[in-house]
Amino acid sequence: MKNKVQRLLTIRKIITENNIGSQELLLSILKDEGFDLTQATLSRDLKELRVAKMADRENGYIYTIPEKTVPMEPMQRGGRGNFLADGFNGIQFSGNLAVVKTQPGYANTIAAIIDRNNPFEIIGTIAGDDTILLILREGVSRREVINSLVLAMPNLKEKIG
Amino acid sequence: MKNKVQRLLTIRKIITENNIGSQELLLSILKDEGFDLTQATLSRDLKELRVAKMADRENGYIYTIPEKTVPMEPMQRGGRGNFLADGFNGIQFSGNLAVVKTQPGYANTIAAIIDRNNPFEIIGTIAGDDTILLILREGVSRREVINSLVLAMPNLKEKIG
DNA sequence: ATAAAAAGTGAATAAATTTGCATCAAAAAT
DNA sequence: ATTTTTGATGCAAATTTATTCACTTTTTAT
Repeated sequence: MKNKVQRLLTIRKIITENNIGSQELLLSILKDEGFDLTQATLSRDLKELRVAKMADRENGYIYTIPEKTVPMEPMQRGGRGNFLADGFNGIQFSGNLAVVKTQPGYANTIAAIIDRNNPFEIIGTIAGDDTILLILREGVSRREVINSLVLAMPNLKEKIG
Repeated sequence: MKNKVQRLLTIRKIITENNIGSQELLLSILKDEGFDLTQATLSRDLKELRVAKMADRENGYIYTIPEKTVPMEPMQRGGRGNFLADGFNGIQFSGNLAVVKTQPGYANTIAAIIDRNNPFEIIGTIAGDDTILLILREGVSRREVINSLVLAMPNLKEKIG
């Protein structure tokens, strides 16, 4: 339990499955799960994940991940996000472009998952049958792009993390 | 004088129409609009409205109202120009590329319109389902590209001009 | 391989937000 | 017509969250 992406995924999971009211509480849960970090880092993580704090129903506050897209299939663990990672065959970079190779027929669905996650690092995708072109935001690093893909499809971590 | 309900409505309006990063900023705007209150009261108001604070796209934080799902503006009657421009959702640039986001299914038609106009600034387009990739001529400015799109679809002017 | 740049982090601190307590005003009750 | 209750609010303290600084590690460029 030591890399950042894994930590971010865990944070998202904890937040969606529990009612977390403060960073301090979240921090202690993370510690229990074996992550070693400080509140400062957690604050940065929440910022990166764009987690929001809002009032709960009747007194108290909770952290939430605002859904800004129309509900589709939930893609949390066991969902399509994981499954789809199986169709993912590789990624290569060139300048501000990345090319994702997929198994035949998977490109569109995987691209849709990426789009739905709307990662800051990727300003657009174009999918064919077994290839996706990612147009990257200027100035983002390859590592950041990969992290954003893993965030969209957790199981990708085993393949490229 | 201004009652609480009116204040809450104003707060919601300000938040949805601006990028408010702190209660202090919001407070000063409210003061400008004639509301007299303290930050403590504002905090309680935001709690009541269930306003959330989350990281902004770039840097910093903004207050949002979670059910901020942007319902697409209903299509207005008019000519075909309107029709096409309505499928246009936005454009972003990265290097010598531009990515146009469209409503699902619109990409090919809009790309065809662009191609038919054969703008000097755009040396080619590739369309998926809801995304168009524009490959730009070396040295052209983003403004020039936008202008060429408006030329192809006059009603776009209202959206991005 | 080495240098340079970027990303990640903790400790301490600053900034921002929430809340306990007291007060005041308006509504409800007696 | 008083008294009681309730809701709204300010003030200041408490709590929570964000950021600055310094440093280390990782990535990228030369």
